[in-house]
Amino acid sequence: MLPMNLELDFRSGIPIYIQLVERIKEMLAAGKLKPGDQLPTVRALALDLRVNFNTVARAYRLLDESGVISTQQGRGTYILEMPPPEVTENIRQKALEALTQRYLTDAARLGVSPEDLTKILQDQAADWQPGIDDNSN
Amino acid sequence: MLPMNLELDFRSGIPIYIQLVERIKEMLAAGKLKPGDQLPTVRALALDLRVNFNTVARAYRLLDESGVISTQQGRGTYILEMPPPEVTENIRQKALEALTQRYLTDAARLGVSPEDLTKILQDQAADWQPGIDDNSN
DNA sequence: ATCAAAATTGTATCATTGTCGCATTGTATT
DNA sequence: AATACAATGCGACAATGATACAATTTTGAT
Repeated sequence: MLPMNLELDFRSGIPIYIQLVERIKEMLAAGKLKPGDQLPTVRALALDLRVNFNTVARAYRLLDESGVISTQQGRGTYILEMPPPEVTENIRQKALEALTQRYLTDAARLGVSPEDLTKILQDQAADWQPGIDDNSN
Repeated sequence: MLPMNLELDFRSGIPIYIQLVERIKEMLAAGKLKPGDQLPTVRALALDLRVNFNTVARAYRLLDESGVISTQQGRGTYILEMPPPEVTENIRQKALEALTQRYLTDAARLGVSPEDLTKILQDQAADWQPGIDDNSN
């Protein structure tokens, strides 16, 4: 089962199940999830995220209804083989927007203004290489 | 749930919700409340104090806005973790770097170069306001 | 290989918790 | 007295949690 490095913001006021839907769509658009992949069970993911499994189930149901995943009682939930083609690019755009949105709000919580943030990004983007995901803290 | 030995003065002319904010801040300063502690539910505390639960909710909302507690619909309200000021700045820097790092790599996975990304950020930062995490899809 | 019991998975229903909009009350200002 | 405004109460609502249930797979005995 996939580890699902997912992070939630319990203070944002955005419902957990909405956050879950967004994150999973992002991961799909980003290729972190591929068609056929099995998602964690509602209970496993809920345990991992310290959330009630009904909340995860709700997110899965929404994703199922939008045709992104397939949830099957007694079996599990899987990424669909045909992530709606016309949707894919749409998802990519939205994912990118969401990514930026999250970046802005997270930074805002750290007390950084959008203006300063663009500078910071420029600096850090200058010496950036595809491989360096250090996270050494 | 904590017993919250709280006493209110209904004749003082000071609004209940203000008194509540003060008492809770005091208890926190006095160590009677610790980070992570769950406060009584708005209804439980309201019942205990013979007050309407909206009044308690109002006090909780103020405390939430000042970053003292975190209220989460459907879950409860909790005292926030508050790292000492010295470490805060250091943590802040590291968090900011990590944030930017994640932004860059995630975007790269979406096929966006650092250069394009800075443009995107600038655009989206232009019309950005603290509250708007729309999620309208 | 078969079949039934147990375990695992998602589903459904209801309780609990905080939020929101508006009504009511009380107090001060004119 | 009339009006305005802040504080509080009321009722409906959305998000999350708890519990029981149904569908499917897995396991184990025969």
